[in-house]
Amino acid sequence: MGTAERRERERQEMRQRILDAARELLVTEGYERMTMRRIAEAIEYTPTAIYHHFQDKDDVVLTLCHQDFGRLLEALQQGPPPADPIAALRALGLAYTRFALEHPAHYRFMFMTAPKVKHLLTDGDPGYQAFALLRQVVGAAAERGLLRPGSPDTFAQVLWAALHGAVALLITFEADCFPVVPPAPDLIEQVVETGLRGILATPKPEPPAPRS
Amino acid sequence: MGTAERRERERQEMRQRILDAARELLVTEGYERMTMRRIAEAIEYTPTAIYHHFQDKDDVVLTLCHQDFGRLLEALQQGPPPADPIAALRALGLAYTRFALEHPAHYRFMFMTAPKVKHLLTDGDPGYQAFALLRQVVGAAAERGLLRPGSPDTFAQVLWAALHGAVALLITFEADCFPVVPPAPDLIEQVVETGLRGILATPKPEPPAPRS
DNA sequence: GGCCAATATTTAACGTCGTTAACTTGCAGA
DNA sequence: TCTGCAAGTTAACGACGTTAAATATTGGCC
Repeated sequence: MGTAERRERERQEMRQRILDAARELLVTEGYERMTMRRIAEAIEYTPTAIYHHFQDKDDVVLTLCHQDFGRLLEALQQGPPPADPIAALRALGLAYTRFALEHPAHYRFMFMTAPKVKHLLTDGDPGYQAFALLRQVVGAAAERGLLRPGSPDTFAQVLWAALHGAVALLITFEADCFPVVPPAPDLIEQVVETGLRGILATPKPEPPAPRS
Repeated sequence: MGTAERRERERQEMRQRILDAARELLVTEGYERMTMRRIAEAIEYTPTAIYHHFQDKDDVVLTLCHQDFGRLLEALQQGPPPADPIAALRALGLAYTRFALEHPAHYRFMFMTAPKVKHLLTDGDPGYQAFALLRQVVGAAAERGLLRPGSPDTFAQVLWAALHGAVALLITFEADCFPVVPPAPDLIEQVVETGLRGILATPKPEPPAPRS
């Protein structure tokens, strides 16, 4: 009776073996050199075997990214409830950029290459959920009158764009290829601070009108 | 006598014919589908002929990008001298993003793919010059005490990161692939304004100490 | 135990790509 | 006229993602 379950389990193990080999190659060599043939060689199978578990190469990479981004998202979501929304935004930005710089190939595939698959759109997508989280924290800050007038959705997108720009440049250009004036962590911090400063209400101590 | 010159001229014409065919393919089909074989077909030559004029595919694309970015840079540099540095920064940002969105494939190759060739580093590179221009205008703003304390070089890089992030996201994701809350031009404008706001001195009307 | 069907895996191949070596052709200079 | 270089072509290599067809493996059923 348990045979069907065992078969399914073995199938999942095979899937995971493929994903692990793919991750290793993706992380160490990048997307282009992560080859179906080399994945197969690593797990001692034939390239075509992979196609019985994944539709194509991008399906492999996308599954991988979802798995690994999912871990980031869990870490973000089970953080402390945002007592201070501004501090929460800062922490969110730093966690996001940190993950991106630690997983450049993942990040590149998810956010820097034209998506053949329309990810990001569905609610289950970790990228979508991460942005939803950002939007939510920005909304909380707005509700407390901490932000200048404007749409929280737009603010969230502006913040995301700034973070993305910084990590994208750092991922794309080697340190010796462009004069990154401050070292990477300082640049990131400056981007976060500048983005927040651009969003915050003017530091006048009297908030205009507490709503509701 | 003039034969050497004629040969050289014909050589340059051939080079330009290759570049034009390559540009057409790059713009309409993207980097991946811009193929040496298809370039050759377009100009009615054999693929190998191209290698007598360019080292490899990336040499073709890089030359193309330098040509076309060069035009942007000329436009930027011969703009009016920056009476108001802040207005100049705004104009610079809008021109940069406009060019990027009008030449997505160029932009992607120059700033979103790992450079096998170490461009950006040399002074002659248009990308480098564009950044130098940005840095210069930021420096002018700083000298007039318009900015909050901090390194102008860092500010320039923060601004660049924000602009880059916005256009990179817009280039990567189709409009229907992610909920871009404001339409693209408004998002760009918000990014520029937010970046400036994050850089400016607090809007108190009395500047602390006019220097010199 | 022995057949059947489904599932897992491999073999072989297709068409594409960037690139290179070796060959042919045409033409300027001595 | 001969020589030599440069432009261009032919043919091929090795790699890639992917597919169709053949083969091995395995569990369910009589």
